[in-house]
Amino acid sequence: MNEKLEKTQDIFLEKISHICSEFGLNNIMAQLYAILYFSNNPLSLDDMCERLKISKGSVSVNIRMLERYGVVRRVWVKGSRRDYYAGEKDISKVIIDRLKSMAQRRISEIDNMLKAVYDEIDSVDPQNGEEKEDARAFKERVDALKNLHHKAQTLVKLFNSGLLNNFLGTGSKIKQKEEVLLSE
Amino acid sequence: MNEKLEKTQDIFLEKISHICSEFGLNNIMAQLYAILYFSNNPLSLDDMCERLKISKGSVSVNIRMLERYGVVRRVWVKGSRRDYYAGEKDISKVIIDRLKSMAQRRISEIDNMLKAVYDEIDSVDPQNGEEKEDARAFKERVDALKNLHHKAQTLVKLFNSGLLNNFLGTGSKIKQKEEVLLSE
DNA sequence: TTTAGCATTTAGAACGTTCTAAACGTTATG
DNA sequence: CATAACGTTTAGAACGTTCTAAATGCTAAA
Repeated sequence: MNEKLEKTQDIFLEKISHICSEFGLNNIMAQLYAILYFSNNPLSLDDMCERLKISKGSVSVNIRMLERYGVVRRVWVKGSRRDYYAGEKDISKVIIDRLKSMAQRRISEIDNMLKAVYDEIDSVDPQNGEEKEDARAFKERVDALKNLHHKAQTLVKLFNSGLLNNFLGTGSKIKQKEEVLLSE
Repeated sequence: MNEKLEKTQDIFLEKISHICSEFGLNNIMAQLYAILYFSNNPLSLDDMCERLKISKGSVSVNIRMLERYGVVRRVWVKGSRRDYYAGEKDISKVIIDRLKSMAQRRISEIDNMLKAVYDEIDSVDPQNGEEKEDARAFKERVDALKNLHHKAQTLVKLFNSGLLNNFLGTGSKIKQKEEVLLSE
C-alpha cells in the first residue's frame, strides 16, 4: 500500500479506536473493523496482524466478536486455506444496529432492576413516622424512574420502527471486490 | 434507616452502578448520585462513606466530579462545618443533560478526526493504478462517513432544540427537605 | 498416516484504573 | 496560639482487562 495513504489511515485508526472505546468496542475491534471498511479486498488474519502489528491471538478473538456483532463476515477465497474477512460497507447500518442493540440491552437491564426492586419494596415494614416517610419517598422516586423508563422505551420503539433508518439513510453504493477474488 | 428499606435500596445500587458504568460513570459516582437521589436530606461526606462503606478520599473525588457534571450540588447546613450535598431530583433532566453532553463530545471528536484526515488526504500521491484505486476508495469511504456524521449532527440538533425534553417531560414534583435543614 | 499450514486457546505479563489509608492543608474555635 | 474538625491529595495496593507468545487442535494435502 502507498506509504502516505497508510499513514493517513493510521491517523484515522488512532482516533477512531478512542471514539469507539466509549461505545463498548475495544481498540482492536474498532481498528479491525476500520481496516476492513477501508480495504477493497477481504483480509486474512495474517494481513491484519501485519497491518496493525498485533498478535494473531488478538486478531482471532476480536474478529470473531465483530462477526458476532454482524459487522464483518467470513468470506471464502478460492485457492486459499486461510480465512478471509470482509467488513460491512454500509456504515450507517453498522452504527444503527449497534445503537439499537445498546438501547435494547439497557432497557432489559433497567426492566430487571425495577422488577427486582418492586419485588422487595412491599416487604419493607416501616416502624415509625420517619421510616414511613423514608419508604414513601423511596417508592415515589422509584415510580418516577419507572415512568421515565417507560417513556424512553416508547421513544426507542419509535426509532426501531424504521425512523432512524429513513433519516440516516441506508444502502451503501460502495462495492466490494470479493466476487473478483472468489474466482481468482 | 429501616433495615429492610436499606436492603431494598442496596439492590438498586448494585444494579444501577452496573448500568451506569456503561455510560461513562463509574460505580461510585453512580451509587453516590443514587443515594442522594433517594435521600430526603442532603448528606455529608461521612454519611456517604458510612452508607456505601468506602473511603473518604473516594467520596471526595467522585462527588466533585458529580458536581462538575451538575447533577449534585453543595448545600449549606446551618450550624455544621461539614459540606453537605443534594442530588438533582429531576432524573429526566440528569439523563437528558448527560446524553446531550455525550453526543456533543462524540461530535467534536469526529469533527476533529475528519479534519485531521482531510488535512493529510491530499498529500497522498499514488504511484500506480492500484495505489490510485486504493486512494480513491479511501476517499470515498471517508466521504461516506462525513456524510453520515453530518446527518447525525442534524438529528442531534433537532433533539437539542427541546424535542427530547418535551417528550420525556421535565419538572419533578419531588420536593427536597433542604430548606428545613438550612434553618435547623 | 504423516506433515504442513492454518486457527484457536491458554498462561502469564503488562497495563491502566481505582480503591484505601495516611499525610497534609485549611479553617474555626477555645 | 494550640487544637480539633474538617476536606483534599498522594503513594501504593488491588483489581480487572487485554495483550503476547507458546501450546494445542484441526484439516487438507502428500
